[in-house]
Amino acid sequence: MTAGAANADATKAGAAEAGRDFIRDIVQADVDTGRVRGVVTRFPPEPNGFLHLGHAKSICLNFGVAKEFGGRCHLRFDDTNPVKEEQLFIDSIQRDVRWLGFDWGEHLYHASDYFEQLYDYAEHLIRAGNAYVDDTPPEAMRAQRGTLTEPGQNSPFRTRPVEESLDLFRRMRAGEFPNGARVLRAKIDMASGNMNLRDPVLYRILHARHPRTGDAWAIYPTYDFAHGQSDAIEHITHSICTLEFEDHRPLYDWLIENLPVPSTPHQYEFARLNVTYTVLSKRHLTKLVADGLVSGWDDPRMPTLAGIRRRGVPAAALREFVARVGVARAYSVVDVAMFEAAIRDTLNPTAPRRMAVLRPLKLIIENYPEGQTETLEARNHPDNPDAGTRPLTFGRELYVEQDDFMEHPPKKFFRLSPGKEVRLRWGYLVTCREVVKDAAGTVVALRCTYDPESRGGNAPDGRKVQATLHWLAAADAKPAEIRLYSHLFNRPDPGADGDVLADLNPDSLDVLADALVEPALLDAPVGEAVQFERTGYFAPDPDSQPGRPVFNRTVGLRDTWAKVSAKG
RNA sequence: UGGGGGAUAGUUUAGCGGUAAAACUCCCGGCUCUGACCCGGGCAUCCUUGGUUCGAAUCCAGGUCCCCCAGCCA
Repeated sequence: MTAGAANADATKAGAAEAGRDFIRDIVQADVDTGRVRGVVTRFPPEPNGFLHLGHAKSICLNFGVAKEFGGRCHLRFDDTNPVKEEQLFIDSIQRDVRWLGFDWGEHLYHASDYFEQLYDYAEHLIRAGNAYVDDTPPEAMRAQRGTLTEPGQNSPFRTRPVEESLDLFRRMRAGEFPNGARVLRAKIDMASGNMNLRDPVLYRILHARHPRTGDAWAIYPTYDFAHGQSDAIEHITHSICTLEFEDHRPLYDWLIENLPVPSTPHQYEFARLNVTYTVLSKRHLTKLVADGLVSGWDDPRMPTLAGIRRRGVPAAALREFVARVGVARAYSVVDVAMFEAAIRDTLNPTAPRRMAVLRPLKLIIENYPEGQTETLEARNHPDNPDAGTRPLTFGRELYVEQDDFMEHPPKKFFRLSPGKEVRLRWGYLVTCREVVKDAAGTVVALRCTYDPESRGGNAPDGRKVQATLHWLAAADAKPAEIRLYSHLFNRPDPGADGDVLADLNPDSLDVLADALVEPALLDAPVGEAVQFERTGYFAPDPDSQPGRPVFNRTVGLRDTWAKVSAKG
């Protein structure tokens, strides 16, 4: 029985319907056959970095499936490695999951909540002869493990008596040995073709302070030992993870079978998300932050949820993107254009329209009375009258976009050029009469005339113009800083040649310090995107100061002219 | 014959024996007070070879290519 409405707020018809991929097919079958009573999933991040686009896919999948099947999804921190994990990340992860639109209710857990239970399970394994304490040093252990094509060798400690292992394991816990001195290993099969079954390490000695358990422990369970058992303790029915854990599944199942756990969860794997011009590995993202190559985890160019949010992308757009991408088992790299399309499609129906001039060019209307201004009315949304209107000041001195003027225009250039008439949106038709240049020959202003009969934007004689330009009256244009972003990397597959940082795009940030915006934009709420007509979607940045707003370009509008002009 | 997994338009997916569908991208055109939105149209040797079948992307057999695994990371 599916609810099938998890992404009901997806904005575009034709979007992938929630509920049809191989994971959901499995869950459906398990529900139909009664293998499970209720559906319980979990999102299990390790708190060693910020959540990113890839996690969004996992979050939407895990929380989405749970919701659709009337079950629940736990948020569980996989905090088994205190040397890498921090409270900062624990906090940011919760904020980001909530922002994405999901709620774990009372079900917030940590693998560290189960340390005592996991320890008992470990002793159980030892007593059953299924695990042993190994004193082999790391390098020697690596040599004994064999290679992909050659079997490994049994450790000399593999036959250690149960009582001795038990005693040693207890003393490991008591902190009697230094880091790396011994480990607890499962006794499975050193000749297995699956490396994960060659007596995997279950516990290692780590004299490290844990964000939650402090100094209570000197030993910590590995991912393999903690994850499945945590799933079992929480009665997770479907433990969904990415493809690289596929060959851990036999170990996952082995542990579940050999331990007196309260339930038998199953693991399913799907292909992780990859996006062109983007890097989604914690290692690389951490490096970008640590080396100061971006302003922080929430730099709007970062693929982190914090960065995406700051850039102005609504959570609904992210959910829509994930839904469009789908879930499968084949390795894939999604075109970042698909993400941008989802953002536009989400924002277009609702984002209020405003005008902003990114690179101002003065325009003087010669036949407009000096010192006079008037108020015009502009619609806030072209397709939605309910969005209302706002007043716009018109006057003799205006600003238009530098890109909207060419002294020697190519054939298909519809905008302003000497002698050409265009419309100023919601204003008047104006004709360029004269180009004013400075000593260096740079165009500094345009002298134009306007048609007083065209108030509102149309001439009584019905004549047409090819272009409508956005503009601002000098009298009330407000200064603003506008930050334009492009891909952080300059090739679709950063790092393909080995060095990710070498592929950083040096021009990913373009700060326009002298932009102008409508007065109505001065009190725009941070993070809420508006459309600057003809240029894109923008959102106020937290760096904004009173009287000095800062806007981030969330995503540009589709720009057909740019393609035409590029072709020459 | 180390183990595990995957191949459907440029990209991501659907298709589950009945004659390839959608979204994104790209190209052509229409509409337009945003060159936006919107609306038409175009873009597939279903990895390959053979087999089963009236009929195969779907089933079978062989081959090819790609991805993951040798942390006391997750």
